[in-house]
Amino acid sequence: MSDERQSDPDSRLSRATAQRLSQYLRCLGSSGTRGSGPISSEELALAVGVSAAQVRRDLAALGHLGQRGVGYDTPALETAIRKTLGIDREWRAVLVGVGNLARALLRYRGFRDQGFVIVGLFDSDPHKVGQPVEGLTVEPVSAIPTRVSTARVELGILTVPSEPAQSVADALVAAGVKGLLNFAPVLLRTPPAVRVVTVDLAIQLEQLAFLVQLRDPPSAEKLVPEWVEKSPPTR
Amino acid sequence: MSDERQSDPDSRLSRATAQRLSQYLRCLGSSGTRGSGPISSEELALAVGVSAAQVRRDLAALGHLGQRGVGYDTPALETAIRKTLGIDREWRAVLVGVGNLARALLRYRGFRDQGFVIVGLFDSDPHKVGQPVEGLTVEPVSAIPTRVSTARVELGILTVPSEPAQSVADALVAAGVKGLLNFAPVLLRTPPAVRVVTVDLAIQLEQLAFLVQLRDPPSAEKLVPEWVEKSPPTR
DNA sequence: CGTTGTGAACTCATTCACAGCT
DNA sequence: AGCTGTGAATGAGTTCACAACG
Repeated sequence: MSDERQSDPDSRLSRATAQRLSQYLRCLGSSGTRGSGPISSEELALAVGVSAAQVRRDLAALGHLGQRGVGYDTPALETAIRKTLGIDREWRAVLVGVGNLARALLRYRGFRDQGFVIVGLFDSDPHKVGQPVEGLTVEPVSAIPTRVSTARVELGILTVPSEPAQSVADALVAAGVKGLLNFAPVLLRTPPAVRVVTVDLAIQLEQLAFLVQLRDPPSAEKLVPEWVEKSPPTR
Repeated sequence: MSDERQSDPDSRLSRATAQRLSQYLRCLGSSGTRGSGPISSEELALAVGVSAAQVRRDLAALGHLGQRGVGYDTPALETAIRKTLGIDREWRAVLVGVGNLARALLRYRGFRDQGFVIVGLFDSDPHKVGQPVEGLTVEPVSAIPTRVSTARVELGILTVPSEPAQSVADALVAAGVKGLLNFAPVLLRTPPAVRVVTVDLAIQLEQLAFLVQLRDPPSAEKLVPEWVEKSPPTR
């Protein structure tokens, strides 16, 4: 019963794999496909839109938590994924740039549900400083260093325009955050130890346009290649 | 090979490649690294954060638009990327679910700059219907069919909660949109001809946590509090 | 010169197919 | 029976290295 082996869940997971783990987690959480019993790779695959083999490969990397002939125990799987992703604990974050996007993120239930807590709001606009937003009070950017260190903040979320993004990032890094979620369409320069995830919304829309345009050739009827989207093995 | 049809830029671009093309485009647009002359693969690589070989491979797929010993002509490159991505024209979109995220997207300059125009806003909340938002008036979801067809809308943006997401998607698809940008954390079921790009913000944060946690080993709690050696999180 | 374009090698990711367990 | 885990095969994507060219 000593599961010594699983103490090494092989940290070398690709980012794509980690993303899928998040998706599996979402399926487990939502009552959607669940009958509260064990879940099979087939079911998860269908729910997330990947192949069953992919699911098994992904989950096998977390240790032996499936039971042959039965499937994966739902609570155990959830725990294992949480642990692997590092979200089996609370993460404190601050948000810089209090616009509509910031408000949307603050309201977003998915963050708090997964253990992310936003403990500080900052903006350079003096008119916004002091305002209450979703239970927090907007502080000036000059307050970042003390706030980040005293509250032991590890993550910074940037919802500022492109121009100030780099300097805000610098300030957050100097204050000691270990990761940045960046919504500005720029490449942030940070020390290698600081991890950055950038979400560029315009690029996503451009992707969509590209995919649609691929289907409807601009003028001449050009055949659509086979690759298209990673369509689930729709039966 | 001399007389390559530039109208055949080999549509078989991977999605990752298309994303990078968007990024290159951004660099060309912003005055950042430009001296208005030709730009080299090295410069683009540095600005976007990929290798120079990657840039060359990506751009070679669009046709021969580099000049050896010189680099890529900036305006020609911009035109070629735009055409390949299908954003050399206007795209009309509607937005369903008028919350903070929707407001943020409406204000986002990057959309209109790239030729995306939001021509309709819809919400199921009777209190929001009729309200003016960023120059548009919120309409009821029941108005989707007529609006989408009369305005020849091709794209739908979903900023609704998870629960109504599928039914809203169905309505948009029935009305004739060809692509969906989905911000709800669910897998949308659509006919294969309809393209879907999903942006799950919670997953992005989870990715960040994963990356950060990868750097700082989970440190079993039975371990002596000899905490870190790099950056002191404690003051 | 300097820089592109590209075969070839290489690494990473996914699927196949089936042995092995319950 | 059913389903997982995994070696082997396949495929996709990236880097190397250099010939080709202005």
